[in-house]
Amino acid sequence: MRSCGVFRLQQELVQFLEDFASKKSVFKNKKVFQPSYKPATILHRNDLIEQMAKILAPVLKLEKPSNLFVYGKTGTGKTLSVKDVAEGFNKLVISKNIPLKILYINCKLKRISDTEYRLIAQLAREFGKTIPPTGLPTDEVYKLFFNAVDESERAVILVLDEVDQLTKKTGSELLYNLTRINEELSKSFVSLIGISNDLNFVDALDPRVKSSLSEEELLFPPYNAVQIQEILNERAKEGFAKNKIGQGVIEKCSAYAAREHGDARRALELLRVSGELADRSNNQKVTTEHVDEAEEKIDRDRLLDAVSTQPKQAQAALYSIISTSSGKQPIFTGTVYEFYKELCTRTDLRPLTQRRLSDIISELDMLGVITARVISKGRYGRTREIVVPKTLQAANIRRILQDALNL
DNA sequence: AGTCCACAGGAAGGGCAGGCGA
DNA sequence: TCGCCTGCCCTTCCTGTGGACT
Repeated sequence: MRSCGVFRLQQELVQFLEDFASKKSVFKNKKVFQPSYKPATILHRNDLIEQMAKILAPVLKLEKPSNLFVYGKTGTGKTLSVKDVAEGFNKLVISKNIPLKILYINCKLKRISDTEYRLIAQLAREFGKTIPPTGLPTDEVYKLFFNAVDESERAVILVLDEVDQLTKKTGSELLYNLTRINEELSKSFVSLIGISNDLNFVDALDPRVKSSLSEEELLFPPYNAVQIQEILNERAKEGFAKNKIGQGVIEKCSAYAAREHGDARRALELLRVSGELADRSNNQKVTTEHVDEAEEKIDRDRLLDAVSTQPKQAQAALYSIISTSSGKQPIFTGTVYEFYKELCTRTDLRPLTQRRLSDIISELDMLGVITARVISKGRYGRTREIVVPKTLQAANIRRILQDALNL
């Protein structure tokens, strides 16, 4: 009996896969919509790319260019443009045999470059050194890196993407050390390019680092709706099959993205998910309804994903918050902690201190799951006012957390 | 003007896992 | 195996604070 059931299931699966494979997709080349995809031409960024190339040009004569700081909100083409310039230089490096090495590091990548040690170790590895993931003293790793760079006469351009994430976690010590690197080198030199989403990042820096890192600055302004539309049109031509995009779809995607500070990445994601939804519902064309649906789906998925990948303690904290919040009245740290302690005894979870829970609450706030702001209730103390946003699908999230916490 | 609440949030340090060389 | 190093998560201890109340 059982094997018969399995057989039927398998048959259905094969049928499904066959259908899927033979089904016409609205996409022609989906890769076009990946964030890492580099289009042949980068629209609306010519000036900035040119400026960047000019700033870095001395490197071709083995003169040290100024350090450069690139900033602008997410999806304004910073990384893309820097990579484009780097590619241009790399072509020359090969054809003219220039001893130039351009390193790109994303400081946000977990477990690779989110601490001082890891980042420097990663850099040293780029120069062919083997560094253990942990174990060595940090100054030892610095030494290894410096020696590796200085092995021969050469120029190095170090691109630190999302550099603001780095100082958030490790302080500005690392950046300070990097800006001083040339004092340790005799044969080579290193120029830094910092990329940041945080517009106030430089101002918050240690003045010594600030003056050094931002010898030159480039601001990437947000795209406007028309520009995003052109970018989407360009990608859609490559990514979608002919006549698969309905009236107003591109316009709607651009409008949504422009509303959120001109984020082209988000616009592209929206377009891609709209296409996927059209495929899934067997539609021949992407419609504006798919865009609306996609917008909702993206938000939902992001949040649910963030919640389900949280550590147990953070999940317990969130569960406590959702459970104590009655909807209308805001709740406070103390109330949440009481519930949380009780929850811990129910679930055999080791209760953390209120101090720690307080940090977890502010982490959840930063994640965007809840809003928590510090308020004063006068005579009744100072605390955090925690609000579960109406848009949060509290019931859904509660269910996920119940599963995760075995409730 | 002073008090006092209920925390926020900084600093220091403990304990752990993971890795190294000797 | 041992001593030493790291990052990470956490506790303990502490000082700071906005504004209602007196």
